[in-house]
Amino acid sequence: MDDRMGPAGTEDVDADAEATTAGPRRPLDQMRILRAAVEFIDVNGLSKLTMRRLGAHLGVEAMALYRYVPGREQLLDGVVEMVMDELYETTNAGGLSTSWQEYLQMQAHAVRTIAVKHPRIFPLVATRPPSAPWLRPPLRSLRWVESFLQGLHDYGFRPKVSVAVYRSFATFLLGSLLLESGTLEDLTITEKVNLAFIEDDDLSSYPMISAVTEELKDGGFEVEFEAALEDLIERVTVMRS
Amino acid sequence: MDDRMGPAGTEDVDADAEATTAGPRRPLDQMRILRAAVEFIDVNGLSKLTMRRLGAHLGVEAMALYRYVPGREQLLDGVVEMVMDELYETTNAGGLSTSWQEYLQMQAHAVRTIAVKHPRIFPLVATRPPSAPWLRPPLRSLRWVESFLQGLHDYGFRPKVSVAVYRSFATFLLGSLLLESGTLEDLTITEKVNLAFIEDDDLSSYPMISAVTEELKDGGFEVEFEAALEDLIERVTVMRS
DNA sequence: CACTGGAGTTTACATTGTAAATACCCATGC
DNA sequence: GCATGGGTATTTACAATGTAAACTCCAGTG
Repeated sequence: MDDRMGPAGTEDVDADAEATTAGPRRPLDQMRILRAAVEFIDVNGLSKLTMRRLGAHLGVEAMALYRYVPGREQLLDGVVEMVMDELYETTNAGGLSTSWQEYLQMQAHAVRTIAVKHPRIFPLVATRPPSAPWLRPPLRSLRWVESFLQGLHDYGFRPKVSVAVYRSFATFLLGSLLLESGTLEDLTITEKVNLAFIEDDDLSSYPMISAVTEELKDGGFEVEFEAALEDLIERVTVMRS
Repeated sequence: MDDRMGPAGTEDVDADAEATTAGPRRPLDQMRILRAAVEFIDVNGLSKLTMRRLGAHLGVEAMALYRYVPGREQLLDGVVEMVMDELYETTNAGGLSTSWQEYLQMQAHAVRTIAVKHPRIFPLVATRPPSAPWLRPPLRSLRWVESFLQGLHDYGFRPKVSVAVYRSFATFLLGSLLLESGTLEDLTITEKVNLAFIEDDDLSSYPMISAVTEELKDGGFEVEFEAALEDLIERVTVMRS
């Protein structure tokens, strides 16, 4: 991926059609590997992803992957980048906005879509060490940041304000979506119960919590997200002054 | 940690004085192990923490740890809990507040203090699967949540509002602090450079970014944190209505 | 045909988490 | 004194992992 590629490579047509039961043995390539990794984590969770298993998933021995990927850590970086590129596509597909408010809304929803679609991957997106110190998670793509800043510029934001907005925006998305994806993941699996060590959730000794258990349980993430987003936009309005 | 303990146990005096070069061989216990783990991660990073190395750090073989801790995963849960207990102490030490605004400020700053003190651990705090679905990171302690809700109650918040505030508060802290701690970690080490794969940060093709590199670099986390906090409080004011 | 270079495999090894068996030690029975 | 026993730490062992190095296989070129 040194040579950045749009949707053009050795395989434009026939996208996403490799099954676990190997097809006619198309030769490996980086994209195939990354896509397989994304899919694998989505299904089995990050902790189950090993080079050997990913290899098997692609009908190949583990070591074959190393010709296309420097190592596991970098593979994970690639996964993050891959997922965020999904975002980039979503975003640009969404038609033009008529106001900066709409623009921010669209961007926020696009990121949330990703987070909801890949709850097992999103924590990775959020915690991987940033490749540049000012590339704040979850917005890790230079291309994305560039286009975002451009967008703000087009709506008349001055550079300094744009940066501030970018920061608030990133913080907001990170907080909301990391929480939501964490919960989503939970619902899916429940891999290994950690109770009984350190934490015996005996609510009886926590009266305030018991009193509102119902409200606490209820996800309501979407509502909360929208509310916080509205609020952020409000805040940006002030920044613009 | 089933029997929760304040500062009282086999060792009240002489706190934190175990060096790598074993002392007179005090017998192991869970607290010692957890504290050692926290310290170890602070210094060497999570990825370097192995049972063997932690053992060595305590002057003991790896397997000795298993008498006090079920396994590595649970050890990490314990680390999180340990760090968050630090928060609990900080918070209660801080004297009483005279308004709910002050109260929220104090809590927020307490959490931030932790995040800044343990940047390598905070991502763990943020991403570990929650032991209860409504225990939102980074506020993972039942005790803490209970006391927080109690606090709000004392300032006249109605239950439903308290829950909403708790959520917004958690989201805000998670976003801000995860970003900040991520950056802090970066400055400390730089363990393994991931450049040259997927990401050759050649700014020349990103004009908007280049134009504001300076502003982007500059941390300014504290300022941003305070601003966002003010804003949250503003928002809570509205919620209270 | 021999040959060369790339794609995938085999083999190998150090490191990890952890189970099971063992050795150690100190306090109590006589 | 010595046996004994219960808890604490060590030893040994093993399967799983990431990855280096050598190897096999084969298509395409001279």
